[in-house]
Amino acid sequence: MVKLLNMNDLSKKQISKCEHCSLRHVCFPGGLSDDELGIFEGSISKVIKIKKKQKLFGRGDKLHAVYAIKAGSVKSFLTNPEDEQTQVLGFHLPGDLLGFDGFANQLHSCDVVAMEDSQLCELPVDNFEQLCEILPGLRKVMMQQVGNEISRHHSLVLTLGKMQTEERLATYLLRLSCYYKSRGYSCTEFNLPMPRHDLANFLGMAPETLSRMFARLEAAKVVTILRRQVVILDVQKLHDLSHELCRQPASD
Amino acid sequence: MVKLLNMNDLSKKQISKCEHCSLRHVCFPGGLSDDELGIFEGSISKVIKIKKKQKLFGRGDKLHAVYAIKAGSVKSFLTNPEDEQTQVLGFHLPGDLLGFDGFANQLHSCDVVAMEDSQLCELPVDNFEQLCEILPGLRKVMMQQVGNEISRHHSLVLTLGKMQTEERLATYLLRLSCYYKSRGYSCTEFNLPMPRHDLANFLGMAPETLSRMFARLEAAKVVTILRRQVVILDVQKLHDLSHELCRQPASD
DNA sequence: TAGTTTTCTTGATATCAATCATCTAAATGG
DNA sequence: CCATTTAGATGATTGATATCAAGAAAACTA
Repeated sequence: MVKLLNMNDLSKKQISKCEHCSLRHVCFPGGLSDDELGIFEGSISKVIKIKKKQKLFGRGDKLHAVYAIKAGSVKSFLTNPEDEQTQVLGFHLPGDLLGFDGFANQLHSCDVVAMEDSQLCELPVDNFEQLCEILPGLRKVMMQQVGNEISRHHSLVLTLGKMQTEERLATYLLRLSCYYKSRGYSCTEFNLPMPRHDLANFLGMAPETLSRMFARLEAAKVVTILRRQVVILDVQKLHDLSHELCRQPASD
Repeated sequence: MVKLLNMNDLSKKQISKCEHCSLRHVCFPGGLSDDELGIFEGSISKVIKIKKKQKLFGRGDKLHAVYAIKAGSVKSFLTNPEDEQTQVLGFHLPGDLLGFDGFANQLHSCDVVAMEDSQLCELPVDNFEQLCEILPGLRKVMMQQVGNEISRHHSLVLTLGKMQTEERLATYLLRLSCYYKSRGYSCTEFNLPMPRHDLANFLGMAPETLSRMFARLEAAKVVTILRRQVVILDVQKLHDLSHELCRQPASD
């Protein structure tokens, strides 16, 4: 069973240079030239570590940095103070960028907490704005970030607005599969980074319903699932169940 | 009954200077200094007009410009070629910016068509990128655009993922109300810019259900609705029905 | 290790919204 | 102007998913 890179897998000595980071091609540096990267690196203030369940930032906090996930996993969510209800907005894995939600008015609009012990690269916004002025590549990355954010948005609207529960789950499993493939891991065997409760919340269904949908996918021999361990048995069937637009079936 | 600004309300002669545009504070120019605005204006290639039901751009089209809506209204949507099903992604009104969906890979990822005869300011992307290099204010606007896009995203996830149909409608009516208020129109009497079919699609429900929810809101004396004409009778009640986070009740 | 808590699964029932069907009113086109 | 089409409303029924309830397995904890 393939496991996600986590803190314990990293060597003890701090690796902060982007050029040695395995995620450099999916993170900010991916869009930068070598010269630009040199300047960029100097502005990452530090690699920070947060423990499981620890908060990275909360709704209303002043925006002071953007983050790139180096190892581990975090979730973002909204909480309604009135009724304690929460809505999970997304799960974020190594290579993902965080903190742009604060760009509208300099205040974060959601909470972010670690789902496991994690490491993040912190880039103070002041540095960031200066860097955008001098690094054309970084501006390009930001533009792409805008575009990707909108595409994800579209995808999610489709998922929540049109799809039935089974389709939503199938779609999400394929999305995770694609993520792992893009990071060099197996796209047919992987672990869910989140508990059922959070995944059900994110997918807009009751945990009981999620459980039933997993059972249904198993009965149809599409996947096997044991706790958080997922094995995709039939990618094509999974793709048929998910009617998402514009996503090619994953292959190992 | 207050009506939205539409093509016929505009004087016949072309008004292309941003400084004379009533939307300058909500559009790109809002974040620019006077000097910057001068440079910016020179790069808007033209004001284009599109007829009702005419397409502005389609999924897969090469990104060649971003747009600001000057008058009228448009909708964006995804269409599944397999089953002809569509998902409305959003409705866009004067002051809104369009076209950022193509920033990820230089191809538009959705279709945009006019819901009525409309006018848009077109800003070619080549110019745009150059402008971002020399205008700090434009970069700031872009950052805010990123932030706003994410906030809207969060709001929609909440709407589609957690809310019941009545809540969704109440939430959308409040959002429209806020929009009209921000543009200087009445926030208690306005027209829906879209037919029931499209609104139901956007809100993730059947048109029949939308109809019933309108009827329910009328029965509760929260609004009156005749065709597309909406009058909000009780903002507080509407706000109570909508459990959306962080949106204060509109007041006239 | 045993006890406790948490997470997950499964079954029975209730509820909300989709669908199907019909009808009315408004817009459109000759 | 009337004929036709389109948009919207309303009722009856079905179906999908939430909720309620209980139990099993795993993960903590003392």
